[in-house]
Amino acid sequence: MLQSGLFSKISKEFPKDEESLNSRLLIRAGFVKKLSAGVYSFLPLGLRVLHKIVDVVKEEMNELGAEEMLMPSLVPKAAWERSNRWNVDVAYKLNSQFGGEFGLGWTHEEVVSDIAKNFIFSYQDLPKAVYQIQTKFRDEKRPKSGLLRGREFLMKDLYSFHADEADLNRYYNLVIGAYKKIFKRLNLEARVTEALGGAFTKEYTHEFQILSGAGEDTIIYCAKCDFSQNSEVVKARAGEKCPDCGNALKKSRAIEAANVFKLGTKYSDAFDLKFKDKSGNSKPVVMGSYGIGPSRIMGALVEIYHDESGIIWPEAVAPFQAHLINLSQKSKVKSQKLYQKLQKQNVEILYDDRDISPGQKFAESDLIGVPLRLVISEKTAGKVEVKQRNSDKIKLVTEKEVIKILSSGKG
RNA sequence: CGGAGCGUAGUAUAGUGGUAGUAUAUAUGCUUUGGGAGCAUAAGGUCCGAGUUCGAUUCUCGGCGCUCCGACCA
Repeated sequence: MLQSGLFSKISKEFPKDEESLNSRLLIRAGFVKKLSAGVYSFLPLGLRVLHKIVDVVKEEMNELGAEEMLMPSLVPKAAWERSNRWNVDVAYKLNSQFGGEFGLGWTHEEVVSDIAKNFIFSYQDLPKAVYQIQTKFRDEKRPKSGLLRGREFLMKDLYSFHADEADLNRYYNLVIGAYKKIFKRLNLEARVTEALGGAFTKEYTHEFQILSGAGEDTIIYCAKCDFSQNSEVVKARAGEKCPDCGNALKKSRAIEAANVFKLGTKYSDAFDLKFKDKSGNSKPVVMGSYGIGPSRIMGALVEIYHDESGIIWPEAVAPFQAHLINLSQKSKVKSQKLYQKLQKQNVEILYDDRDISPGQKFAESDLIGVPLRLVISEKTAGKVEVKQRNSDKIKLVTEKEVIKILSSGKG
């Protein structure tokens, strides 16, 4: 991508009335644009990152054996009423001018249960799992913290169907494993945290919490083992001994990036979703639902990976693998050639071909936060300067070596 | 939903009851090229409505919007 062709531009000023770090950096660097409180456009640069996150999520869902599908955002009132969730605070309600009321989907247990009725009849049809990547709408009383709490946001929601609790438990643990892999790939340390189910279930659930002062949740956790509990559960307190290993428990703010719920038969009862077991008895399907928020994760990544001069994207989600910067007119042809060679190797590269001062190029490059920077100028004498975004070490290497580094680094 | 603050060019900011200023971004020209370059010229603005006033961007009221704290919530 030629930087001169980028749709967005970098602003020299931070946006006013934005205090959250992720929105300040993402808006200023041209990744997103706020339309309204909690409502964001993902600009080309930002969409690249969002897609990278989504791709990781999809790969792990597919690995689980779940199938991708897509459900509507426009959900008729009747569906919500069957589960008594029409009058929920977060529901956006709208009327058709020709009759009929709808709620914008903020979760899809209702829709998926209704669909499943058409395909699940027998124990032989179980288990099944489907997921979607979809825009969700929640009428938040107070959207805040940039991408961390929006009224419209992207979510991956997975729904599973089982013959009994035991099979649900088995799958629940598989999903936790898949989520762990996702966060590992995204370079995020997420703690599996015991929590309450809110509007979804009365049982305890698990949340994936990323330690960060920008988060809204407070968790009590153990630094030595995996123990972690949302403070809303109030079983453990900071300073007390960890029930699992005896170490002193700690308290921290955290960003809830994903959650898993054992729904049991709440929705299958409401929608009369049943199957025949081996003896011919009719039983309600046992369900689970599992969410993960790619747009929120994008915000969380910025909260965690940044410095005073900008964002530092982990390689797995960076909008580009490398940022090629040409510093002088005389080296422009050389830069252009390297850019073309790298493109032929399918390296995702952002090439700053603009005729502006070196200082501005460096400053903007730092802000965008691509992992690897390549600099060509008269001073590099035919070679290329290579520098990691998060390091000050500069290496001078040949073009061939650059191509080798970038081609081998791809997955 | 309770509380607080704020709305002035694309962005960020001054200021004023009487022709609205600066920076930056933009356009043009010249110069310049290793950490947000220089000079010149140009174009561009008071959130909406009502009230007070000879006159409101400024004061008053209402609306809309944004941010922050709290409650709530992925």
